[in-house]
Amino acid sequence: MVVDQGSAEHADRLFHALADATRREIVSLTLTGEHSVSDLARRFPMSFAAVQKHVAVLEGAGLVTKRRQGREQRVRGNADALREVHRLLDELAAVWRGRIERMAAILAAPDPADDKPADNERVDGREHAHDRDRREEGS
Amino acid sequence: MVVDQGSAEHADRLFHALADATRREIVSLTLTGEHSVSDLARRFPMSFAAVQKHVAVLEGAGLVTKRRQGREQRVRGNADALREVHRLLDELAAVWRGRIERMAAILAAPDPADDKPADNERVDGREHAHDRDRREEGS
DNA sequence: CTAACGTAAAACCCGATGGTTGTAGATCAG
DNA sequence: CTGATCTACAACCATCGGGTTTTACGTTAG
Repeated sequence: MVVDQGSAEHADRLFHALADATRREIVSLTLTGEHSVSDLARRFPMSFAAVQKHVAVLEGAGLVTKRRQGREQRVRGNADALREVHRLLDELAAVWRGRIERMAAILAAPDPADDKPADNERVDGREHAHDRDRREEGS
Repeated sequence: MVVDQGSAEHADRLFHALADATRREIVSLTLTGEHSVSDLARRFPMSFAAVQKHVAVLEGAGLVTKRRQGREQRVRGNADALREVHRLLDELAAVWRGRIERMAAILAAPDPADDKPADNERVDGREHAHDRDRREEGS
């Protein structure tokens, strides 16, 4: 079951959403308190629609939520999502800390035939190369 | 204009580099042990050049380093960069954790050098730049 | 020397992103 | 009702990102 590629996509969305200074600032602002979208838009040197898109990206990643109040849409940061990113980083670091076989499962490896490197180091990847496309470099 | 585009760009690069499952796996692999680029390339269902680009992105973000050994280029993960991401997240979360006025001061102050918050825990002595970019404030 | 390997870099494709403007629907103020 | 605001959404454009292939170069092996 390829370790649930959904979680990989979720991680992609989280990190991608954070890979923009404007969006990080929006997260910071909305963690402090609720702000309407137009309120946020006034703070940034770009159009309302642009900020709207940024909020949509953040919402898609679960980093903020919107709740309607009258004609305003108030944006609120989601601290749990930040904790989730923390956890993802810890998973990455766990490998380096020494839990290699555990990470192989946790990491969103798109490889079904992933081998568990019981060896101390130097995981040799050739033996499972049969599963993926074997490209011959004849030229 | 944007005061700290340097650190913002660095954060952009870090998060962007992590916003890809292949790259996260490369980080994981190279934190475990050194691998040559072609070694890594054999593990992923894509061309060598594609993996090479991924490694370049990671290197640009400081998440891995390369050291040449003969004709091979060995890639090694950099755990410090992961800690840096951790710290960036903590900065974001610090707002929500209750230092709202503190963040407001940081956001508003052009010179945050005078006051330092008692840093919570394992903030290793890496250079910190938590002055956010100041854009124009609406009213 | 010659062949194979590992790497680098260029040229190219195509979909995604980030920005713009414009239009339209709701909602609140007078 | 009329007008101002807030929001949503579509169309459009430029650039970037991730992938491919191809070519070239340095290094190791035979």
